[in-house]
Amino acid sequence: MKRTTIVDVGRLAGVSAKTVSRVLNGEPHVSQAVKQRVREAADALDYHPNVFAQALVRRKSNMIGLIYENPSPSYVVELQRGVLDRLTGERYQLVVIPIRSVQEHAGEVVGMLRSAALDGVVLAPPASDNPIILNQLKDARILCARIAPTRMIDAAPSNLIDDVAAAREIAEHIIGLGHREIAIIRGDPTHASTEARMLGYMQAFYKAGIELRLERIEPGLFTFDSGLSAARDIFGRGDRPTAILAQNDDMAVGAMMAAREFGLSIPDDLSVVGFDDSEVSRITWPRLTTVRQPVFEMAIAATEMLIAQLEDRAVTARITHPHELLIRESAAPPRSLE
Amino acid sequence: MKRTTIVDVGRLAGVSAKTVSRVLNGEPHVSQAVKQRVREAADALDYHPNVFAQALVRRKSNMIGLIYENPSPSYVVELQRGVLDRLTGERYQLVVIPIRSVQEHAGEVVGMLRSAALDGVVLAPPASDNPIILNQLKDARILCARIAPTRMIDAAPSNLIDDVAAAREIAEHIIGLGHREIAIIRGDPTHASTEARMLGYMQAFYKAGIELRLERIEPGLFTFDSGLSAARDIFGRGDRPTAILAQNDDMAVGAMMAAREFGLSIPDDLSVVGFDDSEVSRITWPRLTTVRQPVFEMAIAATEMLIAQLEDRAVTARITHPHELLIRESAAPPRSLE
DNA sequence: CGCGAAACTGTCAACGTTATCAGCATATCT
DNA sequence: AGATATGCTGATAACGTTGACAGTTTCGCG
Repeated sequence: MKRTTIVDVGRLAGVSAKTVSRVLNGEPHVSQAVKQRVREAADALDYHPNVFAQALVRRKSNMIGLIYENPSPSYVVELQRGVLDRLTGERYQLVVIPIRSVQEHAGEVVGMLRSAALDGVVLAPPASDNPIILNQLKDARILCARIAPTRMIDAAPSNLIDDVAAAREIAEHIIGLGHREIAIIRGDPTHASTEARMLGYMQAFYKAGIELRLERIEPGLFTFDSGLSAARDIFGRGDRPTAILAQNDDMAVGAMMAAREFGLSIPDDLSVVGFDDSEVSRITWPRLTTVRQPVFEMAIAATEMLIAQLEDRAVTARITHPHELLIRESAAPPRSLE
Repeated sequence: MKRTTIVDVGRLAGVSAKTVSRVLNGEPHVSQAVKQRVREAADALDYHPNVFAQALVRRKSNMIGLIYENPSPSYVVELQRGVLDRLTGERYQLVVIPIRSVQEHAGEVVGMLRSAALDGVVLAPPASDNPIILNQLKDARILCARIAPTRMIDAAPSNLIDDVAAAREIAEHIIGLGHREIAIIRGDPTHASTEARMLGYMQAFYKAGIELRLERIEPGLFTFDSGLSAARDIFGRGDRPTAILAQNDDMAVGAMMAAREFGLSIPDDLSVVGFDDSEVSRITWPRLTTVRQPVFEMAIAATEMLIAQLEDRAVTARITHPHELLIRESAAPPRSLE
């Protein structure tokens, strides 16, 4: 069985292959009558251009990639939803490149991208912050747009939120409620925003004159399970805090689960806050006080930046997206103040 | 700037392009010495084959698609995770095809796939059940493997669970706890498993001699919000049930949220059960009694079936995956029996 | 009416790879 | 020894499309 080619369409319409190509690609210098005939012939033959022949001769694949390392399911879904949303109606395809550990395999990533012949990639954390990947992309001339990088902001188009300010604001909210004994569950140490959020918390503590003790800082990995076990460790020790700042919502929800295991009611015995405003923050009870990070919008904007580069349009180099403190039911004044 | 081609590698190694091709594709009839020289030359030049030229001449793209319609985020994540998991180490790329409404755009789907030049697709519900898509795929000679179809099981390789039995079992569990006043929140009517689960519930009701009243069946869409508003409707009416069977976990969690709005405590005032064992069922409190559907494993198996077809290996035509009733804390005997 | 410019259309050669076939050398069998 | 198979290698022609260029027609304007 032979595929129908552009030559077949041309034969049926009585024109050359080149003319068919011109019509189908919307190039000028084709008469209306010919346009019409070619369109009809293409429809009649149910012609679909061969994207590989196009890619070969145009040296452009029309495929873009999304690189992430699975931190939290809701984050990934939002991310991908944003990219796909911007891509509908465009001629680009999304290829998903799963990376187990960006940290460990940074050197191999660009090789994979080159093999996949992508025109460009949207980099989500932690790849968006990885200097090795950024440099290799530049060398391989693969375009990129970044989501939530914290370093080398001007190395490639970036979509940011002010992680430090957002973290400071939510910490100030907790302090404002009267909490002084506050534990922190950190995110994945390979994500740079972990440090940025840490810094924001510390600024708030410093301003309020609260000492942050080292044993109040618990490591985590941005997953529900890591939040659960971090909180268990916190509660297992004698000196129980009245509030927990978790660096994302999944870990905060894990901490809430641990609180129930220890018979602590939220927010009466313990306040818990998260970060991201991911779906889980809205479906648990009590609903989670958190900071909204507009992941969906950032993904759309990053994809737009990438497309703009691919089509040689002017590119916005940096967008700082607004964050927003969302006060819900998981945080309240500590019992001692009631 | 010119790309390094297979000819360049051949020149450096002192052999023909064809021989380089033979070495790189692991074909026989090449001497060890030549193999060695070619490998070194390819490394030295940092050669990556042009996948489009390969695809053009081989008439194979090495790209497969995943088609879903976004019902529940956790379901989609599991699905995609499964496909990617099976694909690691293979030479296939995953292209994500987002479809707004399979029901409405069934006719356009295959056109999109042909344009994308995919070798095959993994079909998730509701596309896996759509006869238009199935037929057009066959006409276009695009291979496929299906996840959770309910009709035309033998039309293409399928990964199933026994939806009817699973639904019956969870309904029997609720009935066994003593519930008689039971409401149902249905799933998206365009997904065939909605009907299958309905049937399972009804079998259990029939066996127990319980009459199912029409006003106890509430429509839903497999989303948290649809579950929330369905449950609000249920509670808003005078005649309140003691248990709710939701056709997936997201809707069940929505129903739990509505219950709290109405001051109902779970499971004391109301039992709620879901379906799927998605992540949300484990992170809410009380944790959701549900039926585990092994989505991840089904996605892996479907991808395996697709790869087997692509490589002309023997294909398992059908796998029925085990389901499992998971009894957690969201269902208990009704208060009247305590 | 003549002439340059613009509009339209076609020809040919790439793009980078692999399939096909042919050629030669060496090994194996009668 | 001659015939036959087998291992290794290269030349050539596709795969389906578009870029570069050239040729022809039509149009506008003095």
